[in-house]
This record gives sequence, structure tokens and C-alpha cells, in this order.
Amino acid sequence: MATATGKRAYHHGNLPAALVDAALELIGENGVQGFSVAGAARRTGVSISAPYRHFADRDELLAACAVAACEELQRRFAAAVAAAGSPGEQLASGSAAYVRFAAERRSMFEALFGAGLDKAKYPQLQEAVAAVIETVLGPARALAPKGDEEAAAVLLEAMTGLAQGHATLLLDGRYGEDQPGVDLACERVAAATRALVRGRSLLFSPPAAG
Amino acid sequence: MATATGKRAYHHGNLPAALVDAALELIGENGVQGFSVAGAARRTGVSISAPYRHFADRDELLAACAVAACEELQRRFAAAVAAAGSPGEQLASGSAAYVRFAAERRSMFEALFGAGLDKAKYPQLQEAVAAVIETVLGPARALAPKGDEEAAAVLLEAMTGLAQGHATLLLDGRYGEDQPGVDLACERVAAATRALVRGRSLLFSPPAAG
DNA sequence: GTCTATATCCCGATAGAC
DNA sequence: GTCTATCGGGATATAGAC
Repeated sequence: MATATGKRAYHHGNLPAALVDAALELIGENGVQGFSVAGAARRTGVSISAPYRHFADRDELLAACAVAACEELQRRFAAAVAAAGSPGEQLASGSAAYVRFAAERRSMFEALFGAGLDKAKYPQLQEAVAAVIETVLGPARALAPKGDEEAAAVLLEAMTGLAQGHATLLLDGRYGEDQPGVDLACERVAAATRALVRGRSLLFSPPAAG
Repeated sequence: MATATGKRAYHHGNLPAALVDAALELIGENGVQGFSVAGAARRTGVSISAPYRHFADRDELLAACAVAACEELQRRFAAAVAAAGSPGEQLASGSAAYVRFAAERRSMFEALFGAGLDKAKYPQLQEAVAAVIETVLGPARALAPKGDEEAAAVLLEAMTGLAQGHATLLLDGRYGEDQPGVDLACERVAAATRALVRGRSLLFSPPAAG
């Protein structure tokens, strides 16, 4: 662990991965704003110009960080889905995993959403995002009307939005800064997902509420 | 409109407000990252040092932008709540208003969440945030078990999270970049809020899902 | 593939005049 | 309250040697 790739052959062997790891560390310490190519190079122990052999510019390095984030998130999603029983519980534990990911891998979460990247410019990132979505599409399908692919997408979107929002609020300090806050946020988002699942028929057609 | 304060007496009369407006414009164009005190000064037509008579540093100017954002959001929340009938519809239209706010006042939304401000350091901002929350707490209270203030808070939190998430996904380009995407996101978040409201009993106690 | 050196630019913040 | 001038710092990105 601790590296984004798992490989271990820095300093003349895997500079790109080393730069990604360094960049993520910097983002974790100072936010996306405080990250710079120069800083990542310094931390990796190479010259300021070395990164430009591997990444065209700052944004490309950031995009690589975002891809690493997708891979980690996908891993966590897959584990959460596998551990739960019913489709509803799979979605609930998936949203909790998402919030926990934001808390435990804050730098990755920020690289993914706080960088303001134009994702259309990075096909590899687009693919990685699509792969993440696919991982949690299964339970959503099981909860939607049979064969209604759009309904599944809408449900997943609602669940994603819920998790995204709770993660943002958590990182914004709304649950406090320490571990109990993280656990609380995870419980809350899981409960909210269950509520969403229970009321889901309202997602598939547009009538009124109580 | 167009100004954050409504007042109109810039260039020797209301420089702080002018700087806030300029800062928001810059954030809208280049993101929070691309904003600078120097840039805001330039755009306002004053010297680079003038802002420092009114704001101690960059973050203080950003905090003022965030306060302006809270005021605008509160206005919209109040209108949305007033326009809807049942408490459930009030929450639904409130979350839609939140998403629309993010789309139409993107720079304000970013100032509020993308700036990474330590809000504890800016009491005025804390107050403004609290006032926003109070505006939508009414309908949440009406939907919670009678007198259960915590349940109301939890429901509101879920609704806020949902709206926050949809707003983030919208700004991330997940609904496309144009107006139909905005409308779609608003409809979706309203529908999801209704689903949440319908299933809300699961928010107030922790059993399993379907 | 990496280094040294450099060109170019912008920023935050302060000092002191008016 | 605003301006001019300035210090000190750091960033991106490129050129050319090895």
C-alpha cells in the first residue's frame, strides 16, 4: 500500500507513479490549490523539469491522480457490494464506502472532484470513471423495474448524488474532524440510501410527495 | 442585480463590494484556483494594494464572497419554500433551487465549497451558513416525528447531501453543459427528495432495506 | 531520461507618499 | 483610502548538455 500503483521501483524506474504519489501527498497536505508540478518533483527527488518528460503539463499529472483515485474507489465499491446481501443493502454499503473513501483518501477525492479537470480531455480518465459506475450498476438494476435500464441509471444517480453530497459535507467539517464524525456520516448516508431505495418508485415517475 | 450587494457606488464609495463582485467574476471564469487579489484589484480598476485596506488577506476576500453566496442561496431557498404547498414539496423544491443556484451562480457555489476555507475562522460566514440552514429547517421539522429536533436535522442533512451531490455532479458535467442538463438535474433531485421523504422513517431508526 | 540553467510571468504582502 | 514602488518568493515550461 501507500503507493498509488503498488509497484515499487522509483528513482530511475517508475517516475510517473512516484510523481502521482507525491502529488497526492501534496494535495492531501495543501489541497489541490497548493499542489504544483515543481513541488511533486521536489518531493520525488528529481529535478523540476523531469516530470515534463512524462506529463505534458500540470493538468495531465492531475488527471493521472484522478485515474488512481478511480481505481481505488472501484476497489472499495466492489468490496462493499460483495459484502452486502440484498441489492438495497449493497447500495447502502456502497454509498457508505464512498463516504469513507472520501475521508480516508481525501487527496484522491479532491483530485477527482476538486481539480476542475475537463474530463473530456482525458479519455483514460473517462474510462476509469465509467468502470467505477459499472461496478455499482448491478444492484441498481436489481432494484429498478425489470429491464428498465434508464430507471437503474436514475436510481444510481440519486445514490451517487447522495453519497457525493455527504462526502462533501463531511470534508467541509460538518460532522466534525475526527473519526466519530466519519463513522456517523457513513451511517447517515447508508440510512438515507435505504430511505431512497424504499421510496424509489417516486424516482421512476413524477407525482407528488407527503 | 449583477452585483453581490445591490448597491451601486463603486470607485470611491463601495470598494469592498466591488472587489467581491470582481472576485466572483474571476472565480466564474477561472475557478477558485485562478482567482487572485491582484486580479480582483485590476478588474475593479484600483491598485494592487488597495484591497488590503479592506481585507486582511486573500482568504478574507474569499470569505466575503462566500457570505454573499449564502445570502443569495438563502433568498432562493426562501422563495422555493414559499412557493410550494406541502412540507415534502417544500423540501423537493428547495433541493431543486439549490441545484439551480449552483448552475446559475456557479462562482458563488465554488466560493462556498471549492475554496477550502476554514470556516471556523470567519464568524460572519458561520452565521450566514446557519441562517441558510434555518430557512429550510421548517419543512424538515414538519416531516419529522413531532418535537424530535434531531430527526428533523437528520432529514435536512439527507436532503442537503442529496442536493449538494447533484449540484456537484451537474457542475462536473455529468448532465451535459447546457440548459436542458440543468433542468434535468433539478427534476431528478426533486424526485429523489420525494423518494427520500417517502422512505424517511428509515432515517429515524436503523433497520434493513429491500 | 534526467539534470542544469534560464526565460518569463504572476502573486502576496508591505512601506511610505499623498 | 488610494497610489507607486518594491521585496521576496514560487510557478510553468523550454533549451541544451550528458
